[in-house]
Formats: sequence, C-alpha cells, structure tokens
Amino acid sequence: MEQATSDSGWRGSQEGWLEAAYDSLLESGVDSVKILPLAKRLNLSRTSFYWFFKDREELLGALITRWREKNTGNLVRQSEAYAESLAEAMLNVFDCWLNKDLFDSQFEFAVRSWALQSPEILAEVQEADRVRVEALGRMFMRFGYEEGPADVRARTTYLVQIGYISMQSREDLALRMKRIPEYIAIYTGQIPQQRELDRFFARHGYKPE
Amino acid sequence: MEQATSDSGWRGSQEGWLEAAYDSLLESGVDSVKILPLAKRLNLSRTSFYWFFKDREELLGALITRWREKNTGNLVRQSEAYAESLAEAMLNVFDCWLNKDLFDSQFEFAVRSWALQSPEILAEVQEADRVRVEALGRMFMRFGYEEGPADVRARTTYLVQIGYISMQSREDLALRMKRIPEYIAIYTGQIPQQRELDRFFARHGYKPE
DNA sequence: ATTTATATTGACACTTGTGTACATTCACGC
DNA sequence: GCGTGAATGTACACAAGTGTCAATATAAAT
Repeated sequence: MEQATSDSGWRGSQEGWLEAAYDSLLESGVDSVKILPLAKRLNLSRTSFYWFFKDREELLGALITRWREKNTGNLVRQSEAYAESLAEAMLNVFDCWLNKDLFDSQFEFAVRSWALQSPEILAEVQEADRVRVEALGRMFMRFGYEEGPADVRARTTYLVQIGYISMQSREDLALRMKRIPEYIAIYTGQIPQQRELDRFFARHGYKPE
Repeated sequence: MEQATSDSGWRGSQEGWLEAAYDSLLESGVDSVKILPLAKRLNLSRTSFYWFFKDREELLGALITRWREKNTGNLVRQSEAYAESLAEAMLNVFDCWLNKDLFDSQFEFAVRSWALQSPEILAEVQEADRVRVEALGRMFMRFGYEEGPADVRARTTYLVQIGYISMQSREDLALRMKRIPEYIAIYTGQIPQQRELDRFFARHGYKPE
C-alpha cells in the first residue's frame, strides 16, 4: 500500500537523501555530493539510494530545482512587493539578503561554483541572473527611472550582493545593519526615511542602539 | 650540469604541468585538476609528473601562488598609481577589469569556487579580499574621504566587480565601456572628465562612436 | 665513448567512487 | 500468521584516480 513519505518507520526517504545532498553541497561543493559519503552520513547502505533516485544525476537535478524555486522565486516576489517609495522597495529586496528563508546565500554560492564544471548549470545560473536583474530593473522603473539607468542600478544592486555572497564573509547582523542606509543611498540616490528603516530593522529582530 | 628550464629537449617541465593545471582549473574547477587527465593532455606518462612535483598538493599550491601574485598584486598596484582626480584613480583600477594581464577574472572565479571545499583556500581568499578592500579604501582616503565612507565605497567598487565575475557573463567591450562612466559616477560621486575617459578608452584600444 | 644529471615509463598496490543483480527484512493489512 | 510491497543490504564488476619503485631513455659534458 502507499505510504506517507514522512514518518513511515523507514529510515531513508527521498527528502532524507536530498537533505543530506543539500548539506554536503553547501559545505563542500558538488563534487562532494557522492552517494557513498551520503550513505555513511545517513547510516544507510549506499545502494539503498537507488530505490529513491535513478542515479546521481537525478539527485543533482532535484537540488537545482530546489535552488531555482527558492532563490529566484523569492527575489522576484520581493522586488514586486508593495512599497510607497523606492527606498522602501529596496528594503523589501534587502529582506532577501538577511532572511535565509527568502534567499539562501550559501546555496547560491554553491550552485554558481558548480556552474564552472557544467554547461547545463551555467545556463541555469545565467537564466536566473537575467530574470532577477530584469525584475529589479522593473522595480526601478516603477519609481520613475528610464530603462537605461534602471538597468545599471539594478545591476549594481544585484552585483554587490552576488559579490558579497562570493566573499563568503560572515559579518554579524549589527555591522550589516549599520551599512544598510549607506547602501540604500548609493543604489537609489535616496535617503531612506527613519520609519522605513525602523520597520525594516524590526522585522529582522534588530534593535539599533 | 644545470639546464635552462625551457627548450631543453625534454617534453615536460614544471611550467608545462602548471600551465596544463591552470587551463584545467579555469575550464572546470579544482576537482578537474587531476594528474591522470593532465598527463593525457600533455601526452606524457602520468608518473612523469612526480619528477617535477612532490604530489598533487604541491601543484595546487603553485596555482595559488600564481593567483595571489597576479591578481592581488596588480590590483593593489593599480589602486596606488598616480592620479590627479578620484575619477582618474578609479579608471586606473578599472584597468584591471579590462586587461587580462592585470587581473585574471576567470582565475579569480575558479579560486573562489575552490574555497568552498578547502578551508586553507578560503583563508587565502579572505585575506586577499581584506588586502584589496583596504587598498581601495586608502585610495578613497587619498582623495579626501573619511575612513567610514571610504570603506563602504571601497566595498561597493570591489563587490560589484566580484559579483560581475561571479556572473561569468561575456559582454563585449563596447557594452562594458558604455556603462563605465555611469559606474564611475555611482562609485565616486564624480562625473569623469572627457579627457580622462578618452585616455582610458585609448589605452584599451576602444574607439567610441 | 663514458658518465651523469635529467626526464620518462610500466608495473604494482591501494583507495574511492559508480551502478546492477539478487537476497533479505520490515511494517502493515488482512 | 501470512503475504506483499517498500526499503535495505551483500556481492560483484567496473572505472578513475593516487603514489612508489625499479628500469630505462636522452642530451650534454668530459
């Protein structure tokens, strides 16, 4: 009979292997996503894997789908969210950079690194970049920018974040928050209102001194 | 007796293996830098490798040294070069982004991806980031910025470029040149002088319409 | 011609990974 | 308790990589 996938008494599951693969990908890159080590981690026999996935390829495909839906999906959504000013709209986008549920930076970096050794993944990443920059460009245009300048500003916004991710630096929340108003000013040419910042800080559980 | 390393009648050499390793690293990442495939590429026996290098580790170490000396070395040099205005100084830095001899973007990306699977490389990359951002920060300070704002602007400048590299996009020279003045304006808050731009365009062999 | 340092090779022993075939175990419905 | 399908495990065959060793080749110096 069919079985609810979770909590069915069995030790393994699609999700279990996928989660282990995800962990390994983030920690050490695609080449570490090998069935043998995952099996050890899960305390399962290596070959048990093949009950859930056809082969390694299928597992890697599942990882990419997960990445695409989470990161690109949420970034586009945030860039389209309601806002009264450009600064507020930008702060909506910044939610992504501070909330792991909206945008998974480590996942992002791991996938971009993966692109180096796989043309298919490279195509995926470049398509994602295109979609994201276009979404940000539309955001600037909603607030009165012409297409050209909107594009350069969208790129600056996006590239700084991709660069930041690529630096893999682990700065604390306070330091990052302190820099936010200055970044907003550079990207939008606008000083954010204090109440906009307060709302932003509040929803990220940050209390400025 | 001692022998000039190049053109000594032998087929292999330190440089030969290193060059092959470099090519493979840029094409497909560290995990592709394997002795067996390199040997095939060089039409040499695999084991011949061990005459020039102790083991794979030593080869990878040589790659890192090459990267450090080239990319970090030149970026720091360019940020310290003579300039009459901040915009001109920034254009000196931009030389790096347009001249492969000064800054090797693909190499940079490959090394950053490598950092994902090796704590030693991660430490190298983070040290490089620190050194580079500090050098850029000093450049802004030379032109009157206070330490705080100089740091944020240095970061923006640097992060956009790292982000650009991370996008692995292959845009043509004309498109990139067209965006330069706007980027300079965003980073420095200054409009570059026409003669500064002309000098910059000229030294990169670009003729604006 | 002989030596010598430099370079190359094949054979060996080892490790880590893949995927298939077949047998076994387990939880549950009847 | 018995069967059934879902899940796991064992055994096999294979591929690609590492590094060591002893044997051999090559160019040049004497």
